Amino acid sequence: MQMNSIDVCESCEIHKNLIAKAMEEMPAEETLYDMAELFKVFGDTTRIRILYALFSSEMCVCDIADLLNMTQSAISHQLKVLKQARLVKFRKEGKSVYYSLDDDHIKAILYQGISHVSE
Amino acid sequence: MQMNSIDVCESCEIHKNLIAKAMEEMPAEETLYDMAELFKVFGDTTRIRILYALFSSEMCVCDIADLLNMTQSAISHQLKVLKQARLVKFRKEGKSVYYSLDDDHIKAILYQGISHVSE
DNA sequence: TGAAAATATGAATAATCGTTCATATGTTCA
DNA sequence: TGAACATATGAACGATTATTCATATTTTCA
Repeated sequence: MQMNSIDVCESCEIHKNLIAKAMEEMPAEETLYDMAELFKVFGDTTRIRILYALFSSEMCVCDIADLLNMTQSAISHQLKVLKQARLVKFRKEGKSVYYSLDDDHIKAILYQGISHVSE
Repeated sequence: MQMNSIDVCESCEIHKNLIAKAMEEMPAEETLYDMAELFKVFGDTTRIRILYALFSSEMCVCDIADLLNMTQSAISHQLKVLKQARLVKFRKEGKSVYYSLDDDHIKAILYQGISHVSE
């Protein structure tokens, strides 16, 4: 049988009220999109490592590049992603740009992640 | 100047102790990988919607497909991803397979996400 | 047993993503 | 001003990924 989104199985007929209830609690499309975008940012080891690097203190771009043993360009690209997601903020001082975590919220999300994987 | 991971800028020389401290607190490579894999799973609207669908109660595959207005195949593929990440569990009953959230940990992670995006 | 139902899966395709390379921008200092 | 430093950025490439389509698997029931 070719199951698609128009035809509905017998179980679905039975569970229609259940589906209706779940539909009500579903967040708005925009919220879902924003959430996915946020988690996508956490879904890369380089970006997670950058965030961990900034746990203890702010760092300039080349500090991070040195710490993670990666090119300045790669780090700069990822910092842009983190900046757009409002996960890091920055201040300029002379030639350097110092990045830091935007708020403690980020730590909370990372801790949730680490506690899930370490079981 | 061509900045790479071997040459180090002057700031890095100055901040060497800072880098050393950050290096100590960096989680193990495997942990970082697992965390990225976990967040990657949350980084897709379809999967987030599936998880929300399962908030209120367990559902069979065609319930979810109907609710999200997507093909059974697409949902099945994503359920596999969620299963591998241990975010959902399932029980078989007759022809149907009922999926549910694996633990309340998942809700906590989603709530963190939703509270970050809604500011 | 055989057909229909519910789900799973493999291959293919289009889209997205992370890094690299080259280069541009902005700042300091002699 | 000009050279060196620190960072940012655009294009390109390979790798990964979500969905679709076709089909396989498993279960029920007549």
